[in-house]
Amino acid sequence: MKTLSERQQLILSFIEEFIEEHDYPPTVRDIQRGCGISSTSVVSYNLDRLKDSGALSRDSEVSRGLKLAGQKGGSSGPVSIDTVAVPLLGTIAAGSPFPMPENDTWSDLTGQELIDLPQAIIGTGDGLYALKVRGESMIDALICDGDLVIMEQTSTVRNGQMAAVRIKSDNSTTLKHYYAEGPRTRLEPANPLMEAMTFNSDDVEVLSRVVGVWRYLG
Amino acid sequence: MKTLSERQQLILSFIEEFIEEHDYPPTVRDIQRGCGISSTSVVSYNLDRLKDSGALSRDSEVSRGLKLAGQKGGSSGPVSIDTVAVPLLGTIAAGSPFPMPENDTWSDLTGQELIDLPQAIIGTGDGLYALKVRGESMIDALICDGDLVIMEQTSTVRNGQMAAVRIKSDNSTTLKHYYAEGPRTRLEPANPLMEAMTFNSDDVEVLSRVVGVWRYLG
DNA sequence: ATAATTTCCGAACATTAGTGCGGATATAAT
DNA sequence: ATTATATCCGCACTAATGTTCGGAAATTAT
Repeated sequence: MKTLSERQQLILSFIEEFIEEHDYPPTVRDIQRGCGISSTSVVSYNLDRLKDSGALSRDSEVSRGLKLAGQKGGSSGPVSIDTVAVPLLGTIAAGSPFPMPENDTWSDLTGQELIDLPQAIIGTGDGLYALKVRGESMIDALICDGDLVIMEQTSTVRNGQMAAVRIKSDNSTTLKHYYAEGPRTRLEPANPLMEAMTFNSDDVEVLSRVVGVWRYLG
Repeated sequence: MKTLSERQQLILSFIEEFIEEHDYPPTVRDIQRGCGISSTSVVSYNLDRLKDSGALSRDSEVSRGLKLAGQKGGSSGPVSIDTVAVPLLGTIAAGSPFPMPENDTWSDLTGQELIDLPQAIIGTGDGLYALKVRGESMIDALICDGDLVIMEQTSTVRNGQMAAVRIKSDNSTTLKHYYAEGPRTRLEPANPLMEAMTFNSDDVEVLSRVVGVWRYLG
């Protein structure tokens, strides 16, 4: 592909900024003024070149009939993609009961705080919710104060996946890697330096699967 | 506020669909045809009413000078918001030299793998890049194999922030919370169970700031 | 019913805006 | 140098597009 001339790059970036500001594309003459070009025909000429190079598409004889190639919401550099919103249900702290989405909770999500996550890494977002971690009680799971844990409500996880599990006899809840091994179930901390523990499978209840952890240190 | 007439609602939804399809707003005559209205003046009239009601804004004497009020996002269900793309520069493993963005690297990001992150939690994304963690060498920083570390290239961090720091005398690089204390600099692991260490400030070089950590266990 | 207000109509009008064309300049290839 | 190619320039032309205006029709208020 041919490289874009300096003027063409200037035009391109001007179009981006213009759309950013007005929400509709510029006219040929807008571009002319904005880029200090002497003639509208030069703008038209370069728009055609940009079209040839695939940088934008152009509807003939249509005012402002421009569409940036990488468009779908906004500018170029920082790409804009779809994300899904996940409700932030609450916080987990040591000892506190593990928050779970309830039937009514799901239908009553209006006004809930929502966390946006990229669809590409999260999927559809069905059944997902988020919890904010309070305190250092989950260091063993390599999760610290302030982390955001993304969970999927499910009672079945595959071996090796991390899940929120409740030990019935203890009435405690932790995040561990889950390994069902027949009558016994092994729970393994994410930290490989820590030791695993095994329980009677009856004694272990899977509450949710851990889909991801987001730690923001901005 | 007055309720919108049937025709005004029709016009409004037509504008939405038109933008969805073309990425630029319709002309008065586009609306006229699309909504089966006999005169352009009627369209103009109702656009003014819609403007009065705040449903849209209108730039006078500008073709396609329309902007929907609720615009900046689009559809309903899964909310769509802006995200920024961050280049995935490489991996970090124990002992391996710490990957850093180089001058040429930044300009040559075409074709680089990009990670999308929500703008709301990341900011503009300027100077950000991502590294994939290999191995368990960063357990002390509560970071494990497979984690994605989001970094900002900077040589100055505030006390308490987490950074990639190089110990010159060791020629080693680690992720630690950074505390400059005059001639000495204290480096504190994220894991509060681990002990901090102090060095001569001359011996410590800040390479990048850790902005976030993303762990995906899908 | 009557008046007031809103909405609609059709047609003309005035800008706005995309396109075409001859020729001038620059840039690259031979 | 000389030819080819790509850009640029200014201007004119035409199509696209927003606006205006008198009056009709519909709706609402009194």
